[in-house]
Amino acid sequence: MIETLLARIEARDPLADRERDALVDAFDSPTLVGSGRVFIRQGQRLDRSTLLLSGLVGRFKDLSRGERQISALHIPGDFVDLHSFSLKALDHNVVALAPCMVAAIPHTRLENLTREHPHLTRLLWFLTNVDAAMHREWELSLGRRDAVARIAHLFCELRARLEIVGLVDEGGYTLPLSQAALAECTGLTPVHVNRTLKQLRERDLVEFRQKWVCIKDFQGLQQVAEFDPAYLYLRPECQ
Amino acid sequence: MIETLLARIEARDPLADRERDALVDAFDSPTLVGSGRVFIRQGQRLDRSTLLLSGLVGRFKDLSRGERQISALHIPGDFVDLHSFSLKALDHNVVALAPCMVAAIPHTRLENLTREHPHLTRLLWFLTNVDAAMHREWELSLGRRDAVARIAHLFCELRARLEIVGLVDEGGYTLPLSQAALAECTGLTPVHVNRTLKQLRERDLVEFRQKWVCIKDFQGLQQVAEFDPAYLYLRPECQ
DNA sequence: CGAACCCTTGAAATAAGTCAACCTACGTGG
DNA sequence: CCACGTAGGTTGACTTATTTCAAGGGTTCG
Repeated sequence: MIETLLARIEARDPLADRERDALVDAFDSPTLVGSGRVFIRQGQRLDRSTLLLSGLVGRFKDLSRGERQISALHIPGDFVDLHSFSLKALDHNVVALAPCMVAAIPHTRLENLTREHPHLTRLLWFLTNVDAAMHREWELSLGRRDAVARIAHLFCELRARLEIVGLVDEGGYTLPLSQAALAECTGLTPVHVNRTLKQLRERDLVEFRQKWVCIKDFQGLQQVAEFDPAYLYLRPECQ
Repeated sequence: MIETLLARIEARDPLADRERDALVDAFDSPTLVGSGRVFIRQGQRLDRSTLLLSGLVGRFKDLSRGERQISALHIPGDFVDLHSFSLKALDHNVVALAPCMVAAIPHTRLENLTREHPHLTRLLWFLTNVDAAMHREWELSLGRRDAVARIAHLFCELRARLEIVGLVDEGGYTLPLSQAALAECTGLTPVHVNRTLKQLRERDLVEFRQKWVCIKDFQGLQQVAEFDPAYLYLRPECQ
């Protein structure tokens, strides 16, 4: 499943064989993280970065009242904390929202990669920049979209991201999130998420039931969300 | 004023003379950008990155109704779009919120730097990662803090950032933002920003008048905002 | 079978938005 | 030097989106 990562990188810019090999060889063997486990804690010093192979991961911060804000979701093929390579201690927590397979790459090996493979380094850097672009789109959602558009936008984003890793079937996809977790992504309360999902259902745009997102009218959904996938940098058009 | 950038980088990790020289030499000579000018447009292909020497810059996205969300503010010593080096076309606009001096570094020269100076490259990468950390904190604000805490937090963040570049006097600082622009940062309406500022004033926490932020009670303000500067990575404690 | 968790819905409360008026400061041009 | 226009700040009254509180219903799993 490291192939997913390679495919993503190479969609941007092809790798030389030696770059590809160096990257693949740098990973430790995969391990399992149980659902619900907060496997990286804010402030904790890290010496490796984690690639998600399967499952779903969330990064979150919280306030003293206990309210959580999920700042990013990660799907298979995503680095969950490539930025910990330069930050060392993270400003947020990382939780497995479903059972996850992950593979770690020690920072010492990443450092070797940066020394020997500047082109590969730029592509890893690119990945963290795409991450930041998603944060910006979420800021726009949280700051300016209403509840319906916010949730619609999230469903569109996930569809676009999951599609390129082959995890979209019949226009729908598995999303192992509770409504409470959806609320933590969108800055809403669980109750309001529930009512908003009802609206989206009644408007025949999407249904979300039993961890399955069934998109009824993708175009309509995009329109409501004002979704434009450019910020995901999935196409190599502008390298 | 490139010294500010160097100081920031070296607060994290000292540079060798040749790294410092290579970086400094890569910049073109400074130019002026007029206040209010949107000097980088979403989607536009870029071939250089911009360092802010003086003034104030905002990065924003907007929705069709014309509502803007500012996703980041930049102060002197910040790269405004170092991420354009790998993204090439940006997902957001960049506006000068005050008259600004900027210095550009062409991407071709950045590419040379990455080839010859892996350690410097990691530090530039670090800068973009700090940028992303600020986005995450803003997501937390937009998603979970109420209006008072949101504005208080922004004032705390700017104080912390401006302090290390020597732009805080007597506990206060210049902030050339209108209330409308503040609203664009915080996801609020201008009217509500106005009322919220009044509250902060009445609670003797901060005053914001005539582009001057006068912090009356920094501790109280931090408390209201739940501000913890760790996410700014200003101290080298965890390298 | 029961417990835990999650989803659903209603009614009431509240934070923030909207609309509109008025005020102030500032700069420009007559 | 005043007159005017513009942009930004302030306030009030009213509306609305979202939250809160609370209760009830459905699933799943040990």
